Amino acid sequence: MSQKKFKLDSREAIIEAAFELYNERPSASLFDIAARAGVGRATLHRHFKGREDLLRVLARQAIAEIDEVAIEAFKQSSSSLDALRRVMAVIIPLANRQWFLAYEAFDDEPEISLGYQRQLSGTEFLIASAKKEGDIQSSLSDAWLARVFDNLIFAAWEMLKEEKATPAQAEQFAWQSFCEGCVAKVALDA
Amino acid sequence: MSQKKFKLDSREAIIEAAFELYNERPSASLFDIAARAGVGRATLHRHFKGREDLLRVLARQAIAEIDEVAIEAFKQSSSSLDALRRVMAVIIPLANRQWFLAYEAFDDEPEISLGYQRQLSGTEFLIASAKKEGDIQSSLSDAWLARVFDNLIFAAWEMLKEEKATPAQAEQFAWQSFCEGCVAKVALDA
DNA sequence: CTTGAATGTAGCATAGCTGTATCATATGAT
DNA sequence: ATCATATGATACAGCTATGCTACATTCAAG
Repeated sequence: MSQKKFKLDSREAIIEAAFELYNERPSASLFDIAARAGVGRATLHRHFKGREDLLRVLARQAIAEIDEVAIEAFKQSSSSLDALRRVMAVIIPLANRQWFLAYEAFDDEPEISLGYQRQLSGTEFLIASAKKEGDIQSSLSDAWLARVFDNLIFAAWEMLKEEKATPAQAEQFAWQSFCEGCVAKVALDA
Repeated sequence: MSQKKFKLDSREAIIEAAFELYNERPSASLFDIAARAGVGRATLHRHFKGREDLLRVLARQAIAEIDEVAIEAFKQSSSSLDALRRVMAVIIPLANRQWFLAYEAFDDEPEISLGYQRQLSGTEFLIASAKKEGDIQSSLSDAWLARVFDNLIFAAWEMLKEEKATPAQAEQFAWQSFCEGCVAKVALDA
C-alpha cells in the first residue's frame, strides 16, 4: 500500500498538489491539498505556517518559473515580435500554474505584487518595441494589446485543459489569432 | 437613517447585491450579500433557501438576460458577422453579471448547464455562418474562434471594470481585435 | 385603530476549516 | 542497536459561515 512511502520530498509534493487543486477548485481546503499530495495534514502544517504562507510560496515559485522561461525565450528572439511569439509559446504550458493566482490578493507582499506588475509591464514593453520596429502597426493601445495577449494565452490553456488541442496546436491558434484576428484568412508569421 | 426603508423589493436588491459582490469576491458570505443589499441576513434566508438556491437564481437570470439582448441583437443584424458584432456589443456591459458564474458548477442543474451550452453553441453557429457567408475566412476552427470571442469580451469587461475605457471604447477594442488581430493596421469592419 | 405581512435584531446549534499539540511509528544515518 | 528526523494519525479548541427560530418593529391595507 505504498509506492513512495517516505521521504520523496513532501514539500514539493504539497506544492505540486496545491498548484493542481487550486486551479481545479480555488476553495480547496488544506486537507484536500494534503490528501492530493499523499501526505497528512499535519505534514503540510509542518512545511507551511498556513494557507497564506502556502499561497506566498506558490506565487513566488510561479513568478520565478515564468521569469525563467520568458527570459530564456527573450534571449533567443530575433525581434520584439519574435520575442512575443516565443514568450507566448513557453507560457502557455505553464498557465495552469499561474491563473488561479490572479484571483488572490497579495497586498502585503510587495515582492509578489511587483513581480506581477513587472511581468505585465514586460509584455507591454515588448508590444511597444514591436510597434517601434514596425512589426505591429495596430492602432490599439499597448495596454489593450497586452491584455489580449494574456487572454489568448488563457484561451489556449483552456483548450489544453479540455484536451481539445495539443500544445503545438494551442500555441499556433493563439499566435495566429493574435496576429491576424479571427476574420482574416492568410497567416502572417513564420 | 433610511433612504428606502421598507419594501422596495428586497428580493431584487439581494439578487443585485449578489451579482455585484460575487464578482468582486466570489467567497463573499451571505451576510456580506445581505449587508450590501441593505437587508438582514434572515430576510435573505426567507427569499432563498441558501447559497446554492441563490446561485441557481442568479445563473438562470444571467442566462435569461444574455438571451434577451443577444436575440434582440440578432434580429437587427444584417449578416452573421454583423450579428457577432452586435452580440459582442450588448454582452460586454452585461459581462459583470456573467463571469463569476463561469467558475461555479451546476452539475445537477441541466437547465443551467444546457443554457451555457446553448449560448456557446450560438456563438459557434454564428461564426460558422459568417464563414459560409464569406465574411470570416480564418483557417481557425469555429470552437477556437468562439473561445477567442468570449475571451475578448472578458478582456473588454476587465477594461471597463478598471475604468481604463468607456463602454464604447471597450467594444471597439474587442471587435477590432477580433477582426484584425493585434498586428494589422487597418480596421476592416463597418 | 386594527390587522397582517414583511422585516430587523438577536440568539443558538451545527458543520467545516484551521492552527496547534501529542504520540506512536517508520526511515535513514551512525 | 541507537538515535534524530520526518511522518501519520488523532485530538482539541477557535473561528466563521450557515440554517433556523423567536420576538419586536414597521409599514400598508382595511
